[in-house]
Amino acid sequence: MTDARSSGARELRPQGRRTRKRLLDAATVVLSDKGFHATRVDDIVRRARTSHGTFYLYFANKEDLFRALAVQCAEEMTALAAELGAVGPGPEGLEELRSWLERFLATYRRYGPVIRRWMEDQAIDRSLRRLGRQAFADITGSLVQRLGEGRAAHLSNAELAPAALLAMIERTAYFVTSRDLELDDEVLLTTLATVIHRGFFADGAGRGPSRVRS
Amino acid sequence: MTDARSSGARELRPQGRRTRKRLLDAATVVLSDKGFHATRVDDIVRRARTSHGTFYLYFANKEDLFRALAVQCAEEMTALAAELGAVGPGPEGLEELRSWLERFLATYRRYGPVIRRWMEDQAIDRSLRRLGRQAFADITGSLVQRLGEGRAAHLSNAELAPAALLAMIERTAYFVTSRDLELDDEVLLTTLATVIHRGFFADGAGRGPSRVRS
Amino acid sequence: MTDARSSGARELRPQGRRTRKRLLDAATVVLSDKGFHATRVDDIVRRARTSHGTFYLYFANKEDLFRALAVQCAEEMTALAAELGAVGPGPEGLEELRSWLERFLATYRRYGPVIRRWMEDQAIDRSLRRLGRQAFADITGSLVQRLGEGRAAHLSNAELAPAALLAMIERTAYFVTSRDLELDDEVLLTTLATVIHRGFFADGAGRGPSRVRS
Amino acid sequence: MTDARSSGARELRPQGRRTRKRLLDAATVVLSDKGFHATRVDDIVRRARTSHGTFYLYFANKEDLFRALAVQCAEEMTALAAELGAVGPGPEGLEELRSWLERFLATYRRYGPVIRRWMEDQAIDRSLRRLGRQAFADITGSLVQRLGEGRAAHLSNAELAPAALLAMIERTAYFVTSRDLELDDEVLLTTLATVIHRGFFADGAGRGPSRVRS
DNA sequence: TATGAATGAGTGTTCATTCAT
DNA sequence: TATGAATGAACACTCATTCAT
Repeated sequence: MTDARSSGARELRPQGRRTRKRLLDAATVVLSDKGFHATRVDDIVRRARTSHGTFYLYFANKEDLFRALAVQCAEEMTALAAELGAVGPGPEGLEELRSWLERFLATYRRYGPVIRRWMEDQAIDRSLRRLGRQAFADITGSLVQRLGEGRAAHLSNAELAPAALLAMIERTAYFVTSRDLELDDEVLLTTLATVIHRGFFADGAGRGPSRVRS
Repeated sequence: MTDARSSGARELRPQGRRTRKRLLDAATVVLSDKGFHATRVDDIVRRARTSHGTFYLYFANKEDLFRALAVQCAEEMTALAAELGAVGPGPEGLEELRSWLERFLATYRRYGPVIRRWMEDQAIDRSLRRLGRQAFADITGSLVQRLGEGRAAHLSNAELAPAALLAMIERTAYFVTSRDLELDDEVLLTTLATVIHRGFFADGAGRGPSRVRS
Repeated sequence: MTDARSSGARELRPQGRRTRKRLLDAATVVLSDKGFHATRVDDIVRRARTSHGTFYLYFANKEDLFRALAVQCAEEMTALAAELGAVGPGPEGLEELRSWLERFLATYRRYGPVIRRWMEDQAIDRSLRRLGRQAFADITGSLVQRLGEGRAAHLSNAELAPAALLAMIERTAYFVTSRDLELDDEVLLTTLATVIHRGFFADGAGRGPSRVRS
Repeated sequence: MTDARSSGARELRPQGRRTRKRLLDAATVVLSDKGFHATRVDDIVRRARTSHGTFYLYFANKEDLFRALAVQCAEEMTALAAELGAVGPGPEGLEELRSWLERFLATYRRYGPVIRRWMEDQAIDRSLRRLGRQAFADITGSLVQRLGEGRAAHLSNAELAPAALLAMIERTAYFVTSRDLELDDEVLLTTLATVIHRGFFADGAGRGPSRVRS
């Protein structure tokens, strides 16, 4: 047995690692399909073509599997945060923003349910919450810095603006991925980049560059 | 059994109306406290000082009570949507926006869980979803119109921008109400109004008016 | 729902009290039949002709039901302890002992599994253990007192002797009730009373009275 | 698969014998620690630093390992039974009893859980039960014989008295080993020997010799 | 001989909903 | 109109045992 007290505890051999990954992948899919609360362990193991027993060989419980997913997500998010370059008022700034948003969207596509759970649920355990806040802080931190560079003097509160910004990005990503809104990525990215560029970053007179293509 | 097939079906006498309201109010509180998924029928009836049997006298099921709440919320939201006046590029526009956001926040305080459920959950029934989309559409519709008036030519997609905007508003309201972010309403409203005014509405040269006070 | 956090928590109406009693009675029987570890909630509810849901209406969990039984048992045991009168060296002493043992046996017949769990299991929660020790202490306390009166000077350790005595009584009762030994109560009671009378109580010369009848 | 149908079936090479012993020793420890019902195969193999697969190479199942332990225990018990010499009414008799009890206690320390399972559990298989009864009979048989020699005429039932006696010894040993009672072996052995000597063996007038030292 | 991985029947518990009074 | 009691399908999790290497 040697049950999995914590998700990363045991050293695994190749086969074990494969099975664990199968479970994580299956969970990713099922979570995207049905959302966190409607996801059953049974759904996951069926999709991973394995058994309940096996599930608990790799994860202490449902929450633990979720935590493992959250850790992955947090890592990618933190990496992503570091990638946002300077966002100047000109078209290069807009483009920088846009390409960053594109990568954000890709990550969101994979980890949507995890991210949403971070942002939504009140019944979430401490460590998970911390994890989410950290990823959140990493990203807003990057945004704060970039905003600071742009001397966006109209943003008085250093915390709120990036939070609002991230909220907008996250929700919009959600709308697109959940198909509530029917539009392709191009339009989304361009519009979002423009709005953000104008609303949060660009300062001063010249506004022409922010005009959109598509 | 005389069970309540649908929430609004039966004509109620004064006492019945009172009991029904007690249940709705209790639900509002419990939902805010524990969130949708953690809310049990038992929590609601206990807080309403009534019984399970009584609950099902007024609502066909848990979802039905939620629907009743959603109807109330949708009505208020629709009314709210109609209240947004013209948002010009000047300081009056900013102020108009700000005061509207203030009323939105008040509504959000009461109906947060309902609104969030509209925006989040995939396991939600058709009619409820429709209701949410209608309220959503009403508001974005108003925003669209106001944006149109402002000739915000940089917003190419007529649907996306208001959606993103609403998303930002909703999430930010959530942050404030859930105390994830510690800031008072003043700061929130001012910053949000400014960002929106600049990012979505104002067009052209003059930017001075959007500068923030607090 | 109003789930039963603790066994005695809720005020029950007649019907509820009846059902609760049915469950306790059923549990008593099943426990006697299969022993603690082999007893399933399902066994209990089936015998009580009720459902799993109902079980958890009256008891927080399996252990809680067991605790309720233990409380009953402890009460009877404490009462029993108080009933043991003076045990003189003569035949009246022997008879006193015998009739007390008879009552002990009756109680044991009903609560055997509870008592055994007290004496056996290492995986038992604190409060239950305390309860068992208290009942145990009450009885050995009575025995200690009676032993003291008899000036059984050969018993050096005040704690050990009554413990050993109680152990013998308990185990012997177990043998009889579990039919490992085939003998009727008469023989058991007489022999046990005699052995105890001689071994623990009587002091001095005259031994004749302790001779057995059956 | 070459699985072990019965514990003693296969001829083992030195390494195999070593592994098997490691498992038995580990089981002894774990059983003492957690008791029979709480002991998991996993606990045993982990302590024996081996694997589940290996466990089933040497034992057909959990019960089979337990049976192996029981066999060992039964052998020692039978040997022990044969060692009890004549128990006269004088101080030599008392001493004989005492030293025998000392050896019993030592055995109990090692095989407590096995012995307890014999005496307790209703969910026990036939062969195991037989084994236990045999060991039990061996010991009570010795006691019977010694009692007979002492012409303890007050003990009418030939079976009951030794059973009660053994029960007392076993339980008391349990109390000491499980630390429910805090006392050292000296006191235990002396008191127990005295009580037994008086209650079961000695007959006639002279009682002085049974008086205790410690 | 050894092992880590896999299995799945079994069990306790929850909770929306219905029933009887 | 009100209520406490009853229900049972659903679900998470355990663990002895078997399999593949």
